[in-house]
Amino acid sequence: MSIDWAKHSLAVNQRYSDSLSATRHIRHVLLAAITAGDIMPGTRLKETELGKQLGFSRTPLREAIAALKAEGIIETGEGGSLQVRVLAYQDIHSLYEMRATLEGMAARLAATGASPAEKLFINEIRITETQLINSQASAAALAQINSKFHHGIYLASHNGFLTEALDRLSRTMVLLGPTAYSLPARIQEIALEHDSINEAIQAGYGDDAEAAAKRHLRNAVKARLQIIAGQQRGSLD
Amino acid sequence: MSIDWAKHSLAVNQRYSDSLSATRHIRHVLLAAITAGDIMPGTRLKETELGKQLGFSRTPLREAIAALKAEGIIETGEGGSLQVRVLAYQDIHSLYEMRATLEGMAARLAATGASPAEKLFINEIRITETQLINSQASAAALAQINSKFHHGIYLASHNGFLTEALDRLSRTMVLLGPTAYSLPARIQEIALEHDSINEAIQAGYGDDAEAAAKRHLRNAVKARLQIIAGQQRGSLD
DNA sequence: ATGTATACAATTGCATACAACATAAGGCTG
DNA sequence: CAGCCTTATGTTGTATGCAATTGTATACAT
Repeated sequence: MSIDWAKHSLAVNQRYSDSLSATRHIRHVLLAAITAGDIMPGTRLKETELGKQLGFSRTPLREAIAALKAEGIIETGEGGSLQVRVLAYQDIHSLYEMRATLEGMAARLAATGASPAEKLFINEIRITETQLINSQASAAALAQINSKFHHGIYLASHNGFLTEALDRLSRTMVLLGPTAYSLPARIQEIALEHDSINEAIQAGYGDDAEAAAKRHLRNAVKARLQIIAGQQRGSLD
Repeated sequence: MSIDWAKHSLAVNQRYSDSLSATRHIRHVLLAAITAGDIMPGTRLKETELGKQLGFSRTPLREAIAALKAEGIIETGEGGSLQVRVLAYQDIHSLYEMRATLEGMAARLAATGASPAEKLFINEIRITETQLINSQASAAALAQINSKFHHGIYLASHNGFLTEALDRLSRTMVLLGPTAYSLPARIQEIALEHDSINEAIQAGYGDDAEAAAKRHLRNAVKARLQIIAGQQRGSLD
């Protein structure tokens, strides 16, 4: 059973209009495949096999893998074999703890330092999200607009390192599996929590924005644990 | 004029007893050279030249560079040429803003969650630091014990992602040049600030530890600006 | 029957070779 | 003499091939 690489490859080429080096192309395709759940954590990756399937030689493939290893998405198991990183249970808490702090920081900075245009932009994303929820949009569509909302706040913080760190955390989070939008009950809660964050940012209340963002993340980890409990199967070990 | 790669190479081999793959070895050597100031930000790196000097082929070299690019230490200039990342003035503030938040978080977690052994360990580092300062140790030695103190707190946070993020920030900070230990007046201040952080951690006061760490970083950025002002020369552009 | 040792297969790590591209210099033309 | 085009050189990107290490299977001994 093989993976539909062409789909991810096409998606990447659409975004970047074919103008990526093989190394960067492969990096994005691998990330897309992992995000889509086509490659699960723990899956062993064989360079020769991947190279043949993707249509590239091992050299750019290895460079892409080197970058993903530096990001903690791929790890070398015992004996140097490659595999998608498997997060431990404790890692979930650590990840959300980090995100709570950084999202809180971003929300505070956005509230106190974002330009009027940026605040309007964030507000519009929030409005679009409400419309999507009311029109019963798909979980994928909701996850995408959610991503836009958060990313808009990152950028409005005017701190490149913060934005990068949060993006990196988001990429790591795909290793946890499906998003919280698979829980219908959570969708309405998310909308409310986004509202409090947005309102605090629009009003320029840094303390409130930080607190709202932290509350949002605390609830998110609760929802995540619920999803994981539902997925619970016997370990293969 | 060439760089003394043998020195850095030896230091790396000492730490890891020769058992590193070429890729990882090169990565550490390059980081050491940048940290030592042997390669300044903006320096163009040529693969063939570096490979010949280090005694490795371009393949592992490129993999090491791919990892450093993913970390933001090396960037590709126009035309695909490689160079050590040059930080903008605004980046300094962003970097310290991030560190203040993350160090504050680490100090809080260390105060509330570190084991007794970890707290003792941190305290001992603090004592050693005092002795070094009193014995007029070199700036390099002080920078090293300072690094140990902070790193001890990172680890005591019991959050791997936080530790990693702070380590990454530290690696990025070497792009800013010499440490604050080149300012004699700052050394005593650092000792006092470390003391307040340490005391709050030992006492288990999370709020105090976070506040002390943030104060420490606010003062650090002030010192950093002073150093940069002292280095101010005519621009080369 | 189980544990161990040895041989073989497969995969990763590294080096070399080639191709494509950007850059800079030099000559030619207006 | 200036500007542009051409060419030559150097650097990055990619492919292939080889060596070394690791995992695995089979056979043998206890």
